[in-house]
Amino acid sequence: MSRTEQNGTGRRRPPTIHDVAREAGVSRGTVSRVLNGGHNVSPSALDAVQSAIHKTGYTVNRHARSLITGRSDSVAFLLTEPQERFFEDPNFNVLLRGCTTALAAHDVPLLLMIAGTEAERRRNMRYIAGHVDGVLLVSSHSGDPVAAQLHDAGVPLVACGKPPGQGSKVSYVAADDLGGARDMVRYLYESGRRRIATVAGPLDTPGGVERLAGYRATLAECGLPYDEALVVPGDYSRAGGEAAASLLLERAPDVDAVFVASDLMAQGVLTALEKAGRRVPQDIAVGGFDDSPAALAARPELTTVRQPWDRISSEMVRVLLAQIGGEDPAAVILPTELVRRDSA
Amino acid sequence: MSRTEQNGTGRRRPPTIHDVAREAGVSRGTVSRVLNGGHNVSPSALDAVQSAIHKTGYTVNRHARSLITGRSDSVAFLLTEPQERFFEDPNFNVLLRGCTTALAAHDVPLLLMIAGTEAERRRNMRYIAGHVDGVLLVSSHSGDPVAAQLHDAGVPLVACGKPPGQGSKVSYVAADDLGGARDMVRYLYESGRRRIATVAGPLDTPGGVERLAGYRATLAECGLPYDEALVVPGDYSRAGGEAAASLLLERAPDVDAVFVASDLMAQGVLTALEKAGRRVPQDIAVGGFDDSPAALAARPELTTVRQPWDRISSEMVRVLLAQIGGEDPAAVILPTELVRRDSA
DNA sequence: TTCTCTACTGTGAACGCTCACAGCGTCCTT
DNA sequence: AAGGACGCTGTGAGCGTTCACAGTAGAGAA
Repeated sequence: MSRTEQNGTGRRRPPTIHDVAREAGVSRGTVSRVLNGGHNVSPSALDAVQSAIHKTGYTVNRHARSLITGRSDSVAFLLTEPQERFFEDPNFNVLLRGCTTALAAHDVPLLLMIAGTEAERRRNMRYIAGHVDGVLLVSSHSGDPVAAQLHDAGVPLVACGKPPGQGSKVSYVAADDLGGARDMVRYLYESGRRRIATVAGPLDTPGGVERLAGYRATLAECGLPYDEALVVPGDYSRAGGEAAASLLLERAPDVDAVFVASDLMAQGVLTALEKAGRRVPQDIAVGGFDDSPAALAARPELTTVRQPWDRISSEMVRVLLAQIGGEDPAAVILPTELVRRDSA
Repeated sequence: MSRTEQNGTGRRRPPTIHDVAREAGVSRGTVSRVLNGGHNVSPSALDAVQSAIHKTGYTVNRHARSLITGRSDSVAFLLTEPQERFFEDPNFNVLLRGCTTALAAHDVPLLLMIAGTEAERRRNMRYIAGHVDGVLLVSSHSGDPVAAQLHDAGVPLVACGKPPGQGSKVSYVAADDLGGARDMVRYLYESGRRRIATVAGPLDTPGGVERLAGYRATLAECGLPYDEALVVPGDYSRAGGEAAASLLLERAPDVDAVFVASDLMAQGVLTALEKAGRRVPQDIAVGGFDDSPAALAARPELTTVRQPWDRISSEMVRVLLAQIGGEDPAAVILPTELVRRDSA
């Protein structure tokens, strides 16, 4: 049985560009041109090819295309987190979902890669070079060499949040952490609070650093002293927030407000405060950061700073695709928004 | 400048199987055999090839391989949810992460696809056939035709949870919803509760149906009457749980326990109970389902039924890969575990 | 008319791999 | 001693595309 007759029984061979060409009465070349923008194709040929594509149910074989173009038309979403943190963090969902759908609109599939361990990191790096056109990088700790490695390998790359110590070489998209922290601290001040503490994020993450800087700067602007006893570092986890708040109450029982660098930690803070018998917001105001679902789950509901996650993801995709298309790296900083609820 | 000399400046051409063959002093065929299991290769040749691979830093070009084998050595994680539900749901994270790492161990990349809208669904279906070796399907509503379509298209497939109305044709991995519900209801009964209500999951999802069935069966086993007033359907969302609990309190103010079909809904139930001035667990015991992070975030912390998400994901991957390898579809049901905390 | 330019079209040669096949020796069987 | 059988090896073909090139026809300019 000849190949072209192989229908009926058995797995039907998917139609190729040849089949379309034959059906349309043109050559492979013309079909290929139609597939790639339709330039230099006569209207009649274009028509014939398009209906032939429709009739045969043709889909390009991306492997064959990639083999010759060297592109894969796919990008990786690379998560490098030693901790389970990002998976506990609801923000992550929104980011991942946003990136996936934004990419889907461009017909670019997303490969999810997780590099928790060193072995996974190596495996992923090996895969990325040559199999993926670009990388959406979600990483944070400054010890993480992955951004530098990717950049050195010449892989188009955009990070979520400013990668520490990368100068202006690598693209990133971030929320205005500093501005958001400033808004929150100013809001606490304007509500009459004068002993404003903070549970900071990890100081090896840009978000942690920037939000702390915003806190400190705003204190100065408001004429409040900077008291080291009021600054407790956290790790973005619920448990970490609870521990930090206990420590804080011990060190400075007179605090009347606390700006917490993430909603998840703020939940922990709320728990500690409840255990200590402090009323929120009457005794102590609590301000979070992120406006994640955790903010609504908290009791009382959290006053927080909204990160524009949907815009962050769509901007990451936009910048990455532009870069794959040859444009220069870019940094995008998106504004945050103060969301008032019940905790402050 | 000849191609092979193209080093130094510019983007270096990645090494091919030819380079490795030359380096090792063997033919392409031998290198290929080493790459694919090393059968029928002499020890000395194997050695030479392996060190040549190491020396050149060679990685197979999967596009070239896929072009000829017809396989892509990748699988899709397909999420078909009209709602944002699964992304609000922390379980989803665990599942996705588990699948990703389990696949990574087999060197199989995971493509994340989300089919919220009909257009997305079509796009994804078109992509899947021919570009992916199998599909991990996370879908739930019985109206969803995607499982049947994929099955008809001959795409290896394993669903998370029993796909409604598919007979035994499609593989799935699920927690023992019925047994879990039974454990919880029996536990409530044995703690002395006699007016046990339930906030069910959506009844067009297998989980919703099974948990309700478990509730009902256990009531019978315990000699308790089945009272329709005590059964309120929910939608797996926090808000839905809150609404359901309000309705329940109105319809049956004398309930002393409620089995809620998800932790997220249980959070909502807790909120409603708090607003109504009922103490948990003194006045009303609340039992959840999932043991998601929400269970720990809830106040009081939820007594719940743990779904073995890590095992679910690893089993899904195992079954899918087996099926891609030619084995028959399989159904796997994994045991749950009762987790006692403060709410019951 | 003739020439050039442009728009369109078809063709061969890759891309890097796997697969089937054929050609070796070497060892075991008869 | 001849005949497999087997382990190992190299070679050619081809997977479905894109790309560069060459060629054709028609329009406009000289």
